[in-house]
Amino acid sequence: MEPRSILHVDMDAFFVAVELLDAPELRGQPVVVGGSGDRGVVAAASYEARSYGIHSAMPSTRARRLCPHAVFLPGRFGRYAEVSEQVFDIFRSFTPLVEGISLDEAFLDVTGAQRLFGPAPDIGRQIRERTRAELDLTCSVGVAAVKFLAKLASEAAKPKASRDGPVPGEGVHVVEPGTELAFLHPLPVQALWGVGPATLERLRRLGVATIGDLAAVPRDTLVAVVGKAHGNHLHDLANGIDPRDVVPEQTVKSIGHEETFAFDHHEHATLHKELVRLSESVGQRLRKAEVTGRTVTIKVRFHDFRTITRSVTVDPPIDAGHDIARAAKALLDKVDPSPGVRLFGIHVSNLMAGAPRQLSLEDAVQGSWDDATGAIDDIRRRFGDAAIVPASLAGPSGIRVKQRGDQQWGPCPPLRGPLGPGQEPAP
DNA sequence: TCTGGGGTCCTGACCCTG
DNA sequence: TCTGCAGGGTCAGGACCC
Repeated sequence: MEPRSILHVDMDAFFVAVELLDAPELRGQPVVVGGSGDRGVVAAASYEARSYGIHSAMPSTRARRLCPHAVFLPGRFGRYAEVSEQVFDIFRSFTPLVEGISLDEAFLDVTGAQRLFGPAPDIGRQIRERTRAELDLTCSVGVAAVKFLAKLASEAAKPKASRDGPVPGEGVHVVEPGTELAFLHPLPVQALWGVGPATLERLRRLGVATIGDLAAVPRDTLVAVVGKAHGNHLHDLANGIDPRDVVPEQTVKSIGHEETFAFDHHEHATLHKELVRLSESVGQRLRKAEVTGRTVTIKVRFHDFRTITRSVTVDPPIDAGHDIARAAKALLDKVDPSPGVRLFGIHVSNLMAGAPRQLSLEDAVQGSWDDATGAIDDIRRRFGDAAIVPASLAGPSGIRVKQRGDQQWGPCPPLRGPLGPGQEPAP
């Protein structure tokens, strides 16, 4: 079998780079994109900001302390998605085998594209040249025969932050056949996809620090320490084995929304409003994706960060906001919110495409909800999300159905001090 | 020094059924 | 009818990714 040529393309500080397209006067400055409130986190930082130790997923409050003069921007998910489409169009002009990992990252299988565009490293360079020329954006490219090595190679090709400012990267890094283990084994074990804080701690107890150390651990030992699936997977990766294909079309397995509140909620009444709002938006996305789901899960994170999930499986599968809300409400009613709820989420899983909906007796009495939800979706498409909302959300407060990308990186800055138990934010 | 949001996958406990 | 077992579904939680 012909060896494959996989590219991993990763846009450099993508969200920040898009902001700089629209505000070029910020170039060269420390720029941070993310949630700006007390409970927000950093989504992306310019290499200038990274020189101060700021990195993604860091609490915004800490980022502010590290670099008070940085420019903090709230983030515009829709705009990033728009530019991401243009970036992916460039990727797809080289090969249809493009697997998106996120808005700014993708695997490309260019095995068959080399006849047309030249060797894989050349394709990587062409992609870099085109994203720069057509979109004024830079990216880093890793080239290897398997996915995870291509991913690690793109990391090696990236610019680096230093005390003296950004240091340009190699741009394209190639892991030549036969050099895989020499590239891989000196890297720290946490560089592997699948080694997070918990696994790292377990491996550390085994005396494993590098991927080379990991490769020397017997498979059975690894399985005993981190579990069957994870152990086998890590053992393969440490030895350069990764049979996963580039899969252009991934089927969605669950759809959900969750939200961290600027203030903790202590009462069912206010949480129910959030529940209806989140259910509406999840339903809207299910219908847009033309799927229905059977399992409704609520997620509650308390003041002390203790997190619980409660789920229920319903039949027939559902896609309407009021059905999701009904199932979620039954679950929420069994949870005591009095300690203070900082996050609430609703997810629908067990998805099936276009599964037939069976009307319940209640629905039949009220008329077909399919017709109603379809009409609601139409109205929102034409007049905006605030045009039509469930009765429990209607009123002067103007709460609208949550959209994906709203409050992506934490709640907006609080307008006043924290609330005590029994108090709820006024509308 | 406090920890977002949208996902996927895995594991273990428990229950039901044959 | 009871017991033991295997397998599947459900539920809850954890870990990880970007």
